[in-house]
Amino acid sequence: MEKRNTKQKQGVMEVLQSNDVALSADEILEQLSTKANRVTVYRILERFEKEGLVHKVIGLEGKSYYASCGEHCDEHDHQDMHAHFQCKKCKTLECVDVEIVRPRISQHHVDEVQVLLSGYCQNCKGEIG
Amino acid sequence: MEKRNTKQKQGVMEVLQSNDVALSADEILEQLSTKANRVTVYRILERFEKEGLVHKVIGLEGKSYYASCGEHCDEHDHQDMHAHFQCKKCKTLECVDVEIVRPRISQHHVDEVQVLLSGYCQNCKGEIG
DNA sequence: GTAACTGCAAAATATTTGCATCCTT
DNA sequence: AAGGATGCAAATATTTTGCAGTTAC
Repeated sequence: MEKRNTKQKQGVMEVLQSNDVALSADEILEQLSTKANRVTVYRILERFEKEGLVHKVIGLEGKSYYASCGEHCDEHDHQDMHAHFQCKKCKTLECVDVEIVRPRISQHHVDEVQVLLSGYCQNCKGEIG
Repeated sequence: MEKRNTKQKQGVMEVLQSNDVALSADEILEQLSTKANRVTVYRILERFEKEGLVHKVIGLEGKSYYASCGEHCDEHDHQDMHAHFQCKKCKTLECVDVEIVRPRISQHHVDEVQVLLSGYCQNCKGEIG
């Protein structure tokens, strides 16, 4: 299971790191300078997530969005405890720096907490209606 | 835009109300006593959500799950402020009675807060590996 | 050279749309 | 009878799988 460095992987990582919002597979494809196949991008994202390099967030429409992790993540310790905000109009999904409180529930063991805030972003706020 | 009462609508509502977990369109179809078309079920759920009768929650896999609302919701005031827990193995998604704190973020106006907890439920906890 | 990786085609999954027909009011 | 609701077929959207060919190490 050794890991190899390819142009496609580099490209995807560059795109993710040069964006401050989370991106869908489509958006990543569009932004790639060296074109890659859609399937390859999906597979790269899957591996990156497994390695703790990116976070995967599910948007309100059920689509996946990806963002590069901060320094505090690796394969063994995924600290995906930050919240996300998605605009209901333009669908842009971004990380939000808020402290998440892990709720204590008795019924089950909670591994992970995803908080998705939604509303209208600055850009879309004025254009409603 | 008057609203009509049909066997299919009644059926879907009965299924939702007799379950204490949120259900996918598929699960609803399976549980319907009077069979209905898949598309019809999707349309009914869409209308129910618009009327404030059901909540729609997006699971970790990007699928939609539906649960009947409590008394505190109507068409104008959707109070979907409770959290949900989804099991990573069996995918069962249930409502959890925890108080949600609406985080204060400066950048955007937040209308809605979705909290999705995940881990392994009581049933699946023992069966891992 | 070998195994990881890529790309193409096709499949799988979830949901939506168009349209003719049905049935509630 | 009017028009909201249903059902069928087909389309759309997103993601996954199989497999042959390519490439990093």
